[in-house]
Amino acid sequence: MMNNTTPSKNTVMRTHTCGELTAASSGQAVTLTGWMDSKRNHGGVIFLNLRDLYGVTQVVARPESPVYKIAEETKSEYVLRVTGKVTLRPGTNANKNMPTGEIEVDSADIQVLNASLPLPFDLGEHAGVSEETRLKYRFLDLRRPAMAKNMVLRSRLSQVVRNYLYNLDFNEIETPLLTRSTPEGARDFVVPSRNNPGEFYALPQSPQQFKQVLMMSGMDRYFQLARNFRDEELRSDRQPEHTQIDLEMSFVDEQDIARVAEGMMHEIFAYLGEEVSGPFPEMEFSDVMLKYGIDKPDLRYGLEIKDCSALFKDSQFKVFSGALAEGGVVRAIKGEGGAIFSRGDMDKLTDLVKKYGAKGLVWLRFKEGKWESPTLKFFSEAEQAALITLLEVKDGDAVFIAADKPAIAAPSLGALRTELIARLKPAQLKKWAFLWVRHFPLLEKDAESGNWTFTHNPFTAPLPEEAHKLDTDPGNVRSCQYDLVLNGVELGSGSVRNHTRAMQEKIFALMGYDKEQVQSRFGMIVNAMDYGAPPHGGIGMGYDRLIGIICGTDSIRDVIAFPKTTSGACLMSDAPAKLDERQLKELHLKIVE
RNA sequence: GGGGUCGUGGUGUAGCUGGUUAACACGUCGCCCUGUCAAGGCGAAGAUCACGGGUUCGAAUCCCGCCGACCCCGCCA
Repeated sequence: MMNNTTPSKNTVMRTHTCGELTAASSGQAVTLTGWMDSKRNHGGVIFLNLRDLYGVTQVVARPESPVYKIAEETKSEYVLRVTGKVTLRPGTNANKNMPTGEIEVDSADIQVLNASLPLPFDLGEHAGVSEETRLKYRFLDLRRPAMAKNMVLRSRLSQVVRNYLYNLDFNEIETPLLTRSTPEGARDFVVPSRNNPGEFYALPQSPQQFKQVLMMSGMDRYFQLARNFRDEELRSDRQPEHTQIDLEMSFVDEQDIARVAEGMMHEIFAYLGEEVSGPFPEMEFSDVMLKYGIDKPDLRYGLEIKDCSALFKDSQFKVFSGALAEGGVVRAIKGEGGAIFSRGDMDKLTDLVKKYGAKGLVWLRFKEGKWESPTLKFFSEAEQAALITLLEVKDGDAVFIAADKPAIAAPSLGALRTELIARLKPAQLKKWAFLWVRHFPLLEKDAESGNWTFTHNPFTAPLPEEAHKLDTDPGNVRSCQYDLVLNGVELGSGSVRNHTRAMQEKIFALMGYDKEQVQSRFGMIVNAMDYGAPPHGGIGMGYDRLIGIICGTDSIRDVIAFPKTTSGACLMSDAPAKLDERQLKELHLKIVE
């Protein structure tokens, strides 16, 4: 069998994979390897489904054959090597649901390459298994075809991304994983330095500073499928380490970068057989917040939030007049078909907005041409009619109104909009809704310190035409910051960066850093700006989230081979774990309980 | 840091207004079965009800604590 001169999926151990034999292979002698997926023993003929990464092929063992006894003894997940002849399934026995369903392998030899204990859980697609069990036995979870498919697709798409960027003259350059801690922003994972007692490296939250320095090094175009680390609380879309398609370009503006990102999405979706092309729609951050109450709206659906402050300016309703008197707003959203919501449903929706700080939620149902609501008595005839016009209310709809400060009304209604979409399941306007959200505020007041702080990243440049306001009105300076949103998920975030030391120091100064602090924390990048730093910008896109959307999962754990639990543990390897005394001593560490 | 859901044979669930044999499905084991493909039939084994306290004559069930998984708020440049 030592006949392989060219590497291929076929090896000395197998001639084919379990996914490739068809009627055309009929009559061929083949050897397959794989796992015993399922067995149907009829007391005479035995059918085995042999599975590998590529598919499933039915193997037949007949009572008169010497392999019969071995076939009888094989159990789930035994590793087998089967030699036999490809035959067409007789009569009406072809299985149209299987790619290999027209044929079977009539086995002449079956070797058991390894046995398996009974499984801790069923690998079949119909089996329900808890997340905890799956993560503990991740090596088995990954054998399930749905998970295996996610892993393979993820790998293929990274190849698509690489090819696309190489063709645009991007260079893949690795930036360090052992870097220095920066106290602002997310918490760092730190690594003690044995050679430097009391000193620590930090794992990077992103390659941000290094990739900018690469531009200053004249590398022109950089990319990396970079691993980022953040020691923060986890969610279904957040892991302590995640992968980002990170890129940076010299001599570009916002639109240049957007075109590169759009082209990448085009390539990725073309691989999936989907048509997606740029330029994607763009919206101002402030408009997005007003219309959707969230900076990553799911534009597969309409459901816009409408401002009703003017409509209710003379309202007798204290909830409205009170909010308006305090500089607040009154905003409404229509739930098409929402009149089916019971009082209990309305209570649940009210609880939802309360999580975002809202004091309550006013709701009205519109049935048979009439409003019904516990607060209807506070609405004048004119207001009732105006509401119908403004929101284009039809029979069977419901309207929800929030009256509060904009900073509370927006996220409350934004969350409500998401919930209304989940509950009312309106028709999708499109399958893939991309959106650029542009011109975020450059700075915002830090809630604790009262200082100005960056909204996204301290290296983002202000819009050139607004930079002069940094001295007089810094809160109203917009930035060259743009987020790419897909189906309500923040896929990526990028900006044109500051490339002069003067501008960078000015922004740091607004954030309360003096020159010494800037030098000690960001010396690397500001020093490089002194020596001919080119204008540059870039974007980082969450690869796990992108693959998650494509694979149709709500949890990025399903597209990461070995993810952590919500508490940051790996149930399979049992990380994190304590160090022993010798290690602690060597690292100059002492654990204080 | 806060809120919520959950934890019952190997797996997934039921039971949980306290009451004596903890139910069901899948899996496992045994027997039967020669064209199945989520094979089928008959039978069997398998559970200190996550853990630790408490209330009670009696706790899977009620109370407190604790551990773990998941979801959300805060947080996440």
